[in-house]
Amino acid sequence: MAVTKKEAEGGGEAAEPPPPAARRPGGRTARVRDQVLAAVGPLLVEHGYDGLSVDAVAARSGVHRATVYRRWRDVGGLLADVLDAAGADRWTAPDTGCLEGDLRALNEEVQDALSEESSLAMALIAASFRSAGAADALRRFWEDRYERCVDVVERAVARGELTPPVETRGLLVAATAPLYHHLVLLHGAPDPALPGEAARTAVLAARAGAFGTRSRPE
Amino acid sequence: MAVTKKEAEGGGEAAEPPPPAARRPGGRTARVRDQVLAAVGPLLVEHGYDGLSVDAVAARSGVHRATVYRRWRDVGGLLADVLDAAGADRWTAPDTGCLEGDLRALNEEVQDALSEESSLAMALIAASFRSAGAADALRRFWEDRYERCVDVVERAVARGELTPPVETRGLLVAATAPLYHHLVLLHGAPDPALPGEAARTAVLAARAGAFGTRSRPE
DNA sequence: CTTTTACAGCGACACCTGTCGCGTTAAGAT
DNA sequence: ATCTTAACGCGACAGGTGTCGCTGTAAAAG
Repeated sequence: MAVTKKEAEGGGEAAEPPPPAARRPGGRTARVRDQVLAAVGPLLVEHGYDGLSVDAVAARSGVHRATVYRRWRDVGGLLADVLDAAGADRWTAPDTGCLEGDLRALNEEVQDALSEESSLAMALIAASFRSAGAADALRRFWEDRYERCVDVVERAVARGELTPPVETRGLLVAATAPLYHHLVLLHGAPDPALPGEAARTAVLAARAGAFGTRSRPE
Repeated sequence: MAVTKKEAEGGGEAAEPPPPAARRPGGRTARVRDQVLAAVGPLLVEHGYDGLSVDAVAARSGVHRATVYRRWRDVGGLLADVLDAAGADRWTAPDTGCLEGDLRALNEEVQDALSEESSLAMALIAASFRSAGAADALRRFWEDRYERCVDVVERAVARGELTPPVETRGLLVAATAPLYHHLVLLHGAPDPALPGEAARTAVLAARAGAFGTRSRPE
């Protein structure tokens, strides 16, 4: 039981050392997982996050309700597993040739992802308030993205746009946070100008010496 | 019915022009509202947002379930009305003597409000994903706060810390957004240094010419 | 090819959500 | 003081949520 819970929270399929040789991830179990995860996406786009119930997922996937509850615990757990399954992609940060361009492109991606009807990202954020599994998945996802975005800052340093040391995480948060604030917290409509403005602001702050850099006199 | 819905979304007690002379906000109706709203707070701190059900509120207040559903529609509507009832306070922005200090003080207030156990603010944000009433109340609340914070920027301009024109809203968002990003979206633990860092970053960006100001050479 | 047992199927359950129609009460207007 | 009707009380309802104990099946170990 505790094992089942752990598996659901992890959401994945690999790395289970606790029982010496117990888990059984092959054949039917894997097939069930595929069926269930395949049902989540379509249901999300058809009925939105509020229409996404464990019952509906179970019915569409042909898997029993109790099985879904046992393995995924709640809707948040389902979304988390979908994210993990799809998040193992090879996304890389944009490379436009200058720091501000990279950050703006990043912000435009964020705005697109959050603005689309029945967005997986938005659903996960909503679920993260009620589901520990979704909250964890979200945290992992963002941590992963920040990790991959160090390139953006390193390239800027290499070009001489910034002088080290740069607190990468702080810069990235400053650049993207206004978007989340507008789209997620204020539930505002997407604003085409916002990605550029937020990127510009973050670059100005960075060049003025925020994030641990020394100001680079012109 | 449409009237009931409107009333619930507005959440308040005044200004109903549609029916010439119909509404009936006195006596019993007002008493019911008081009883219900008085039950929300304690239930929120005792059981948290997830434990806050319409049924529980109805039971504690001694008002019938159906009445609560009719007037407030859902938990989000209840929280929205609590906010409206309490939000008519005379909050004013902090005045510490310098822009960065004001913004830091503002951020510390935000961090405190969002960090407390069973925070009303956090509950409202969570509810805003499932309840139009909560989303509206949240938007109105923030709009009101931004309105009251223009003083901070005006004082900074008067002191010569900034040169007009200043896009006030953009500056305030830049200063506070990283906090929301950390506390609300990443569900992170409160970080005592973050309010100051975010304030400092926003001030640096402002003085570097973001938000429509011209850079003020030293 | 057997045995073990992890995992799925199944139905029951207690509870919360949200809506409905009907009868009752009491604001507010005459 | 009386009438009208907005708003509440009441119980029923059709869902969804999450858990439980049991039985059945098929991975994985021998």
